[in-house]
Amino acid sequence: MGILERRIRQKENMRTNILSVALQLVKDEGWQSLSIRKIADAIEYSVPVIYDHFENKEAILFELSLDGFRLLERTLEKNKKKYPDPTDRLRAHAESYWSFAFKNPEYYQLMYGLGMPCSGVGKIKPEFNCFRNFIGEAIEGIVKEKKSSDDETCFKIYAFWSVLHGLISIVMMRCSDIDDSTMNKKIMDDTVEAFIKNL
Amino acid sequence: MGILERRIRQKENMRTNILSVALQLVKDEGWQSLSIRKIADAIEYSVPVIYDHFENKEAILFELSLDGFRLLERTLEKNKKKYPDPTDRLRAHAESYWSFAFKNPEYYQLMYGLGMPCSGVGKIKPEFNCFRNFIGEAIEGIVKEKKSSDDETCFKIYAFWSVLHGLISIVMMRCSDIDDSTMNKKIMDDTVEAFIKNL
DNA sequence: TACCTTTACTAACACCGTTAGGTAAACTTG
DNA sequence: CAAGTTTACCTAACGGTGTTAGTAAAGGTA
Repeated sequence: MGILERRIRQKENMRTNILSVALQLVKDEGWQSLSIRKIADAIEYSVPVIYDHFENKEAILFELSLDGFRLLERTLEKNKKKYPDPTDRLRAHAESYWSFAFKNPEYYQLMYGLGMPCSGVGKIKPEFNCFRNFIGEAIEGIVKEKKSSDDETCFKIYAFWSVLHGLISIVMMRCSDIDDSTMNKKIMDDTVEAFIKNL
Repeated sequence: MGILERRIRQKENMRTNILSVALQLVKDEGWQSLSIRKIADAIEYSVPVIYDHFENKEAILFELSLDGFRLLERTLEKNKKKYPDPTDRLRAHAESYWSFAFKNPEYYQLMYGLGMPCSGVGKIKPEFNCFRNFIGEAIEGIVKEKKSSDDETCFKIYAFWSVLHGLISIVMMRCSDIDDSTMNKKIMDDTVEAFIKNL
């Protein structure tokens, strides 16, 4: 009785097809111009078919942002295995975060609400805290012999995350408005080093 | 011959009326739901009238974002006069930046492209660099006896700006996704102090 | 008064997200 | 195999968006 399974598989295929087509459209034309009708066109089905697989456009964006978080998590996981020294690990996490953002700007923008509404605000807690947890683990590893208070560690984690996210956001959204060509990855590397030195 | 002047005055009034009505609509309902038709409704004129005063919707958003930058600049200017000590001044700038963001979230979101496309990218250099220049002046005042290189000073400026912008962005966009109630102004205050100590 | 410029309007175009309703094919059951 | 049911898919519409062409009226000028 493989009939039901084939149907489920077909339904699954349609779903992933919609998502991959949507992502491609976004990569080509940006979030602004993504529309249900364009997705329908690209998958060569009529518009209402999409609503058989997703509740609405927001649900598609939400699913794509989850993909983004998962993709980021995979690289951070690799760092965790590759770098036993917490300082090296923290450097690697920062590097991965930065390069994830600029290799996948569509994902980063969707995940952090740059240039478009965040999707799934409030429903996405574990994924959203993923990066914070990875750098938190590394920072705790670095400062553990310094007997810092939990509060101190906590704000160091947020400070680290924030400086990365802030740099990325400014460069990504307003790069052409900054009259300073040194606003690039070197700024981040230097900032990360200064941060580590003062942990 | 006050006729021409009255007309210019009336045209000016209409323009500012459109802008203030648009800002009010945004404060009430958010950027997402702002539309030309709602503006037309609120000023009690038909839609095309708006296009006599602004090229398109983007131009209205651009003008509003300029208002935002000007409002921020005024508070920073006050700090410059009030605090002769550069360290106090830097603290005050950070405080002003944070409180500007959360007292005027609509402006901040528009200025930095949070949750909606930035308007006027590339046309807004001087205004956009305003905050960087204010904190740059203060930081240079603090580190001047330490004979830091220009590069070092420059990346400290961006690091300071980034950590503020990053914190604000995360709290503003994803506050409900952070499972940590300590993510608040105290984090910023502590981070600012740590930053100043290590300048 | 005749003319011209400005002001404002209605109505349309081409999109958008979303959904109601219908048809024809595919499958299930007797 | 025939009848009934479920599924897949479509067309067409609703109400919304930004934008603009064309037009009528009002105001000022000669």
